[in-house]
Amino acid sequence: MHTCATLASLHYAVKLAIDEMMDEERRRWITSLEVARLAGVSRSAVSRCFTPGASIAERTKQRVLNAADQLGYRPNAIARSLNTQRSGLVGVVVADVGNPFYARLIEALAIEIQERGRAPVVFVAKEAGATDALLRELLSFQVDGVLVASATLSLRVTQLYRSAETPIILLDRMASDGEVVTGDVSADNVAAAAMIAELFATTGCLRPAFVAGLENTSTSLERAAGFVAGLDRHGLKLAARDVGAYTYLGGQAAARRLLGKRDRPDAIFCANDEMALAAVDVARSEFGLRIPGELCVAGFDNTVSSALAAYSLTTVDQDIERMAGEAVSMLEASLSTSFAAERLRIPCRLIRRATTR
Amino acid sequence: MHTCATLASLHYAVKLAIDEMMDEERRRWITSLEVARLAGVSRSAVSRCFTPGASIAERTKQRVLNAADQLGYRPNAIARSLNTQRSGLVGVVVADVGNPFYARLIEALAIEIQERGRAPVVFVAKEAGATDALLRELLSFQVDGVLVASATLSLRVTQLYRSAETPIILLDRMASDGEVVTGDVSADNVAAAAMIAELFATTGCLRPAFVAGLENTSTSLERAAGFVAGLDRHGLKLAARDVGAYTYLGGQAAARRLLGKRDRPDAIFCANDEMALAAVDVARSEFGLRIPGELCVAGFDNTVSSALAAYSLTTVDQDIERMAGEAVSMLEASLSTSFAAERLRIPCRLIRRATTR
DNA sequence: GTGAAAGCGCTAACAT
DNA sequence: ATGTTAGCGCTTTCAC
Repeated sequence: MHTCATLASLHYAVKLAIDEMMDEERRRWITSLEVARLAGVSRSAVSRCFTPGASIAERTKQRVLNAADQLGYRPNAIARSLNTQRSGLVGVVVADVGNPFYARLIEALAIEIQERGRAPVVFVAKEAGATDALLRELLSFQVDGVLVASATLSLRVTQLYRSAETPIILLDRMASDGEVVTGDVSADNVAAAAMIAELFATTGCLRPAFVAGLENTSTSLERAAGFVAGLDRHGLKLAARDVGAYTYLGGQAAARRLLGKRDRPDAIFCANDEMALAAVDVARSEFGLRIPGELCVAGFDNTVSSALAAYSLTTVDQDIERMAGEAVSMLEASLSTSFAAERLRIPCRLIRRATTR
Repeated sequence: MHTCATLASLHYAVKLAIDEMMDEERRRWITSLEVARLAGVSRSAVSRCFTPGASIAERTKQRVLNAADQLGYRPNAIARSLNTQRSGLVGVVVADVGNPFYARLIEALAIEIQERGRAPVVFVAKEAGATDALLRELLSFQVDGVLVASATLSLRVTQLYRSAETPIILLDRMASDGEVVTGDVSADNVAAAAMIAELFATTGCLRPAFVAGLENTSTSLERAAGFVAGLDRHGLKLAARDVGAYTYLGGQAAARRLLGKRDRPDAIFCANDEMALAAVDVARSEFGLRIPGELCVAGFDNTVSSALAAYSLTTVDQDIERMAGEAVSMLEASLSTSFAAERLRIPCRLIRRATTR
């Protein structure tokens, strides 16, 4: 056994010498071994200097850190993760493209992850069905966990993650029954929609309508439910209902149908801002309605566009930063302790502007 | 030496047995060894099945692939990268937060990278100075290359990348002299701004003004230069100039100053849409100007907001997808062949809408 | 075409 | 507190 080690290290030394002689093709990196040599310590000592809780004398630590600095050494995170079984990578999967809300969410999540010393691997699903493949892909990159925003996941892939003991946190979408995920965090859509209902009711609206986003998405369903419940509390009922697929064009079509009715609504709550802006445009230019005089409109998300002077749309602000923070915290928690599944609702803020009374 | 090997493999076998007996703490993964056993081949054979250009018999390949499928095996990308010296990770660093253009750019880059089988690691710099630290961080994650959008890099960090032989591609910002980067791709800002100038000139504008973004950013400088050159070609000169820091508030202040002058401009070209929208708002509500009758306004970026009916802003579209595609292609090219630095300008499209004649 | 053996750069259990 | 040693899961010469 001893001979073995000697032979091995001899072989190793020879290889190193060769490497240093010829200008190698492979990318050259400063390794912990080189730092160790310069500092006159072992590789373990170097390793310990870069491992938070490791026991190392202050004196040697300084010596090693100096050497490392001098050589421009940084530990190779890939090599490290091979035996710690933790890559430091966190997957972020977002399905809904083109929606400004999700663009902001990506940014917020990325910031939150990187601030905790991890690296966000961001995958964007172009079609709804693509999520599964992306999640598999992420798994092979050994992500420590994933944050999935507003996407459909198959049972198969959740099982895959379960057996890999890799947590999945859902964002802006609750876990459906039977779906085994580590947790979910989303806006309190029900309460927020109820605030809109209350605003409509207390400012004299009598025929409120709702424009849904995508049918069967939890966000749209919750906003609908909260709106109806809120109206009910004020003795009102939904006068009309349509669907706009969360897009401007969809919202435009829905608004046309809604406003073209004999008993047209006098207030429209759209499940997001894009559709609400479309409703405002249709109401003004195609029906010549004064807003908020003849029609109140409210949206959801508080996008940049909604704040513009020409619209000044009443809407709901989701506190994306908070949501991102909580989601990443939940992920971290599930990484360390054994962690019971949790669901978090983040309260929203009503942004009352000029499209309501 | 032989004894050694035997001892080692014996030890290994024992360890495996132990692992299988006790429910291990570490995350369990299907390894190539398990697939190899099931398929009755060696680990090398399994490896070759997942390595594109490897020589392997079709018959064994099928057998291995079957076994892999049965066990749900996926090669561990981390382990692979340890000896291929390629992680498959591509860094994306974006400095400008809150700017809708960069949000779209992140998405486009992420899509482009993931479609080529790599994984985008997205870092967002909150402050301008943070870029350096993020780039260092990325390097320790062994990224194969980085795409940097609109950020300042220190010389030190570019040297670091150079010695690590990791390519840096700049996006939407040219490399300044002395800066050693692998390449850059950005919009043809000069030509685009000249198109706006021509539009103004040929529709009877006589006193054109320019609102810069951030001073000293190449995008703003190029747009200014192209605009002035374009005007010059039509015998016009810049009537006024201001700065708006690429933000709505900045654009608002600039517009107020510009329109408050005795000889107010009759056309304003803003270096981005946010400032242009602010200019439209100020012109309409604070100065009661008719657009485009009394004032023409043009922006840059073709953001979602610019297309809204209430603004219908004339602007320039940057073809973000194309830029992202070219940038990633350039990165791939520099990864394979020895590659000479390159700079690419992507042509823009004029989007003529209702804020110009 | 296939297997054996030697690492990629690092960490961690163990011994000192 | 530090060094020695044995891998993490994979790829890759090198024999056969």
